[in-house]
Amino acid sequence: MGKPDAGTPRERYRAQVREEIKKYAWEQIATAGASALSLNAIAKQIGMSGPALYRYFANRDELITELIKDAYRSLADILQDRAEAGAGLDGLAHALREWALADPQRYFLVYGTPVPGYHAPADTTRITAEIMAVILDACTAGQPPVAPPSPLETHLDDHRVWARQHPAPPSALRRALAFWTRLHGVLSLELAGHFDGMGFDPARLYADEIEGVTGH
Amino acid sequence: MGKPDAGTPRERYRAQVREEIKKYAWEQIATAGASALSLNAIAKQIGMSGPALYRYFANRDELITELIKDAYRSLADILQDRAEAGAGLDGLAHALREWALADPQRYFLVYGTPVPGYHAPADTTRITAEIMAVILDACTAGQPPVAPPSPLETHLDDHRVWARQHPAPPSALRRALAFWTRLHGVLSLELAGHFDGMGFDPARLYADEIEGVTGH
DNA sequence: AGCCGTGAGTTAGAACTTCTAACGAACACG
DNA sequence: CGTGTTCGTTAGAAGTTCTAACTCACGGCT
Repeated sequence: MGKPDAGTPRERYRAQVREEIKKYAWEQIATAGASALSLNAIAKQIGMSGPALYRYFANRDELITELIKDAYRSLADILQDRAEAGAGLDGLAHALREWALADPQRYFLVYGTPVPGYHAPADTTRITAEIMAVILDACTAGQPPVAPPSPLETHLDDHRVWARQHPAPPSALRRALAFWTRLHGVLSLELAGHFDGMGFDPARLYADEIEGVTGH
Repeated sequence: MGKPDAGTPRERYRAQVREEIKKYAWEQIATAGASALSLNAIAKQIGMSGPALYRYFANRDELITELIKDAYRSLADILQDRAEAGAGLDGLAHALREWALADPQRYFLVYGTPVPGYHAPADTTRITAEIMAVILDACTAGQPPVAPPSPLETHLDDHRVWARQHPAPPSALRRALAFWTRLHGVLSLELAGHFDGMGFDPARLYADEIEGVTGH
C-alpha cells in the first residue's frame, strides 16, 4: 500500500503530468545542459502541443527553479540518510561525489554558474540549512576542540548566523566550511572537465582532500 | 608610439569592429550572463542590422569561444606579470581573487558550468599550461621537499603529463593542485552567491585557505 | 441521473532569437 | 580608371517563449 496519492482526481492527474514534464526536462538537461532546455521539445515528447505546458508551469524559469529545488532536495536527503546510517564526514564526502557523478548537470544546477538576476527561493535556503546542519553534526562529532581557536575560527564564531543555533564549536565551523569549499573545488573542476587529459586520478585527489578535512 | 596596428586598412577596420563587438558582448555577459548574449542586440547597439555580425563571427558559439579565450589570456597575463614582479604563491592567489571579483561572469566563462558538448580549442589548453607553469614555479620556490612523498604525491609524480617537463618535485605538484582546487572552491561559491547572508567574510576564508596552501 | 462550471488542450499569433541567401554599394588594388 | 573583394543591407526560414481566445471533456453538486 503506497501512499494514496491524496487529492481530487484532477489534482492527481495534474501532479502526474508535472512529473512527466520534469522527467523529460531532466533528460534534456543531462544531455545538453539547462540552457538548452526547450519547453516546446518537452511538449512534443509528451505528445501535446506547445502552450499546454503553461498550465503546469508559469514559465521556463519556474520549471527550472522547480528542478533546482528537486536537485537540492535529493542531495539533502542522501546526506541525511547517510548520516542517520552512521556515516562520518568521509562517508558524507563520498556520498556527495557519487551524487555529483551520477548526473553532473544536476550538480551544476545547484552549484554551477548562476544567472546574475536570479535569487534563490526561500525553500532552497532552508534546504541548504538542512545540509549545513548534517555537515556540522559530523564535524562536531569528529574530534574535541583542543587547540585555541585561530583568528578565522573566532571570526566564524562571531558571525554564526549561518550555523542557526547549532552548538558546533569554532573548530567544527571551520571544518564544515573546509568540507564544503574544498570538496566543491575538486568536484566542480573534475565535472567541468578541467582535469581531462591531465593524467592523474581525480578520485585520489578527492580522497586526499577528504583526509585533509577529517584530519587524517 | 604604440604598435602600428599592422595590416591592410581593411584588416585594421575588421579588427576594430571585432573588438567593438566583443566590447558590447562583455557588457551583456556582465549584466545577464553568457546564456543571455544576443547577437541581434549587439548589432543594434553598434548600429548595424543583425546578420552583419556574421561577417565577423561565424556564429554565436565562435564569439563566445573567442571571449573565453580572451578571458583565459587575461588571467594568464596577470598571473605571469605578478610572478615576474616577484610575487609568491600568496601574491598569485590574491591576484586571482581580484581578477575574479572584477568580473564574476568572466570567471564563470572560464571555470563555470560547461556545455555538455563543448570541447575547448587547443589554444585554451595551451594557456592553462602557461598558468600551471606559473603556479608550479611558485610552488617549487616555496620550500624544499623534506618529508617522504605521500601516496597521492607519488601518484601525481607517476602521471605528470600535465606538468609538461616542469621540474617540480612531488610535493610541489600536490601544492599546485591544492592551490587551484581550494581557491577555486572558495571563490566560485562566493561568486555564485552561496555565502550570501551567511554573515562571515569570504575574504578571510580565502586568506585562510591561502595560508593552508602556502604552509602558514 | 443530469446539469454545468472549472480546468485541460487546442490553434493563432506576437515578439523574439540564430542564421542563410541574395542583392547593392563602397572600398582598395592593379 | 576599371575591377574584384568585402561589407552591409533586406528578406525569409526555422526555431524559441509566451499570450489570447476558443472547445471540449471531466468531475462535483443538486
